[in-house]
Amino acid sequence: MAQIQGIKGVKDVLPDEARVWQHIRNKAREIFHTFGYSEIIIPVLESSELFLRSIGETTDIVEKEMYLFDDRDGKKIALRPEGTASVVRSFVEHNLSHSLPFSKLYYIGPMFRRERPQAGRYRQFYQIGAEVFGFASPQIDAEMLSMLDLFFNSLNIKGVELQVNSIGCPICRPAFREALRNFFSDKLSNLCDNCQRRYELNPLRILDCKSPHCHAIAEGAPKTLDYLCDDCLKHFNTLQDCLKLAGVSYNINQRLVRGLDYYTRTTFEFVSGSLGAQNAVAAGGRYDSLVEELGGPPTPAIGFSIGFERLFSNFDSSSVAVKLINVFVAALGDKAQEKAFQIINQLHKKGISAITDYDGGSLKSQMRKADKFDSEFVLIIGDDELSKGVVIIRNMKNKAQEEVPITMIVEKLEGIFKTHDSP
RNA sequence: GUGGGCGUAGCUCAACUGGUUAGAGCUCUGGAUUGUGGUUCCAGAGGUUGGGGGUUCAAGUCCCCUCGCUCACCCCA
Repeated sequence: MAQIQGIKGVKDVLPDEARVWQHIRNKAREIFHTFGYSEIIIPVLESSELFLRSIGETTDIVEKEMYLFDDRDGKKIALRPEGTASVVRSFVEHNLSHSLPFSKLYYIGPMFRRERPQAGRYRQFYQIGAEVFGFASPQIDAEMLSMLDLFFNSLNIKGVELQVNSIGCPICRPAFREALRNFFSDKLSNLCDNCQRRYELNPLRILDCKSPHCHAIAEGAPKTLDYLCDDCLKHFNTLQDCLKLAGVSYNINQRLVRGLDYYTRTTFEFVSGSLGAQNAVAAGGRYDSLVEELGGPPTPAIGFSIGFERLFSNFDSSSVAVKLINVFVAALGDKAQEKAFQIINQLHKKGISAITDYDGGSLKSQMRKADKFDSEFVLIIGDDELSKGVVIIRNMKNKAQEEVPITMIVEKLEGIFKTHDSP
């Protein structure tokens, strides 16, 4: 009972699964690079103030979900709950706007929020995110959505639907907010407790309440798109035109209001039907004033993040090939094991994956282990072979085996794998 | 933070209304030619039934506490 366990909401990703994670990450990198994105590696630790100022002081994330602690010198530190704030901070801190006309950045890494775990939600979870700084045009919005669409298609992810909306800008949103307040003012007592609170704090959020009751009441509520100012409306219409040009299918969801304070205009989510309550695989939006709010020059920006675990659970892992071990060396006896040690050492230097069983054991058991590791070839070295100066090389797929002089074996394998690898 | 469901072997599960030494499949280890794998056959290992307390002649089964997992709410990826 003195067993030490992992922390609640924090998962180990075991090798079989990690291999699939790697595959997905590689695919993301590959596709993002074709769109001109560069990776940015941002810290897991940030000063907690960064998140207060970006995400918003009254959001749940900063109010009750952040992992906070005092550093030894008393500074307030947080484990990052999301990536955008860090990327913006880095963009501003290093004056990236001066070195490039615009920036396309992506990141991959763990985020931390102390919520109660449930399906698709963890306290340490991974996000693949991207941000673009410097473009105000809705074309970049569409390009970004098209990139996500391509990414999901390339992973053969099925059943995700793109929902888009516009929540306006600081010019037109106040009017919409007021319209909502007016609409709900005489229905307040019929709303759930949460929505009554939202009425004061952020009436937009009443729109995406999950209570069927509130949902029904909100049916006749003012629509965000009816309240957009001319510029925001034009932005949204052009976005749709571009999505059509790019062949990206989407639905408008006027109830899609994002929770983070910094969003403006375009918001979007890729939702999956097979994820349970936490159904957003990816989400994001435009945030045209955040860079300036964090001390940078006025810079339009847009970004998204993908919930890695949610993406993973929509992914068919069986399509990822298992990586084989090239060579397993089965050695019988001390002298043979010494030889085995030397051989795999030489193979490693040639880039050929090779392992041996340092515990020895019967040939049968070593063969079984070779099989467990999906080894392509097995080298067998015993007393007979040592006295003849040869090793047996066995092809595990077709069972063909032959004797090769021990001095030639590395060269021989090198030849085999060289021709293997070339197309 | 709130509420529901569930904890039996490494994994997936069984054990009628409480009733003897808690079972099975898969996995694992060994054997079936003294040095040849994945199939098959045989054998073996593996559990203080999450932990603690209580009721009872008797608890995996009932009650309480606790820990953990899980789903949902809040919120969000």
